[in-house]
Amino acid sequence: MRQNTGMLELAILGFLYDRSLHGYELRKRITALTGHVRPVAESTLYPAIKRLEKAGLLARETQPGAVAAPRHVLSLTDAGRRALRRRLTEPARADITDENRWFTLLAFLRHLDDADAQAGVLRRRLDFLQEPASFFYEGDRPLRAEELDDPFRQGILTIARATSRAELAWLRKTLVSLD
Amino acid sequence: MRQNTGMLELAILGFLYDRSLHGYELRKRITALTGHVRPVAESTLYPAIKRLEKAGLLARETQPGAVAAPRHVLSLTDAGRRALRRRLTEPARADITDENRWFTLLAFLRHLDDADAQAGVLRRRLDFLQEPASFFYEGDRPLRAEELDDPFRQGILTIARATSRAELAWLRKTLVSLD
DNA sequence: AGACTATACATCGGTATCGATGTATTACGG
DNA sequence: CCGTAATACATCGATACCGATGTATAGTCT
Repeated sequence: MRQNTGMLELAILGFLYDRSLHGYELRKRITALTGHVRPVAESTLYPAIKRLEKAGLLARETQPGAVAAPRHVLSLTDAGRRALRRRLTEPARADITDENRWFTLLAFLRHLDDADAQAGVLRRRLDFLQEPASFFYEGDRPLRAEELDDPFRQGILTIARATSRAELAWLRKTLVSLD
Repeated sequence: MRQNTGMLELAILGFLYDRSLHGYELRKRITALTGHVRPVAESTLYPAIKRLEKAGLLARETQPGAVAAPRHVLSLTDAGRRALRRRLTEPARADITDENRWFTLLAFLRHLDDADAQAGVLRRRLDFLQEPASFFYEGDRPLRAEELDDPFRQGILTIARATSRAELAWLRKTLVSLD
């Protein structure tokens, strides 16, 4: 599957899991969720809706437009609900490693009603964050911020470490409370 | 331009700015830099190289392979060097807002020898981080972690805030030292 | 009255990316 | 001596995404 695939589809499925929405409303919610970081073009949303509809994951019902053009109210089918739960339970590697995708996944993780499954997902992220990885290496050895003389590269490591720390603390706390 | 465009191209230009490299070596460096978050497929790298070559930004010189197949040693042309400096000086909006792209940009920002230009870029990121934005809203009002009852969504805000704090501190410190 | 914004969808061409697959060579462990 | 891994490139079909553009209607501001 294409790398970005799913970030948008995941958001669509996630929002519709709660309640039916028409495309325009969906777009506003997606923009609120991820738009400040990665805006979603309109010309990307509607084809994505069609894809999901064609795959049988969602159904549309046309309503007279409350304000303007007629609305297509979208709702998840049973297959769509299953698909979301599956994507949340067994996320792709990139959903775990890429912060943008991870946040999108987290935003809908509550839709898994199984606390064990939720904990499993958090544990995968925990494992990933604990892998010894850097952005810069000397041979195979990951370098620390202090070992670099480039202030901007130091910044990358400094910021990444702060994020990592905060997230590890949150993950551990949340894993405990999921017990 | 396509949203992701440039993250890869930026990395290619950035690495070659230092020294000439053949594709395979380039790939290893890019993988080290961003691979743990977002792996780059081989089938993406070579076409990207061709694009840049076609655009006159880099030149290739074939050498007998040291170990295996013949190498194509890539080096930036003058136009390529100008292109990188331009991309660093006037980054696209998405280079500022998307952490993945921002980190890639930061990794090569030292190639701007003008401290003012570097500071200008950091200031754009600073402005972005200071915009009042959340992932969740009540009407137009951004919600804080404490106002949510979903622990996973709380996590998103908690982590994002920690990152933001760390980065703001680093940005301010670095801006001072660039004076 | 006219301009503009928000609502609400849609199509289309261009392209960056992906996964699969292919082609060679060298080095190394069993 | 044989399989596997690493080196080093390349092509190709599928597709997700983008920007531009189009089509309506309703409300608001001037």
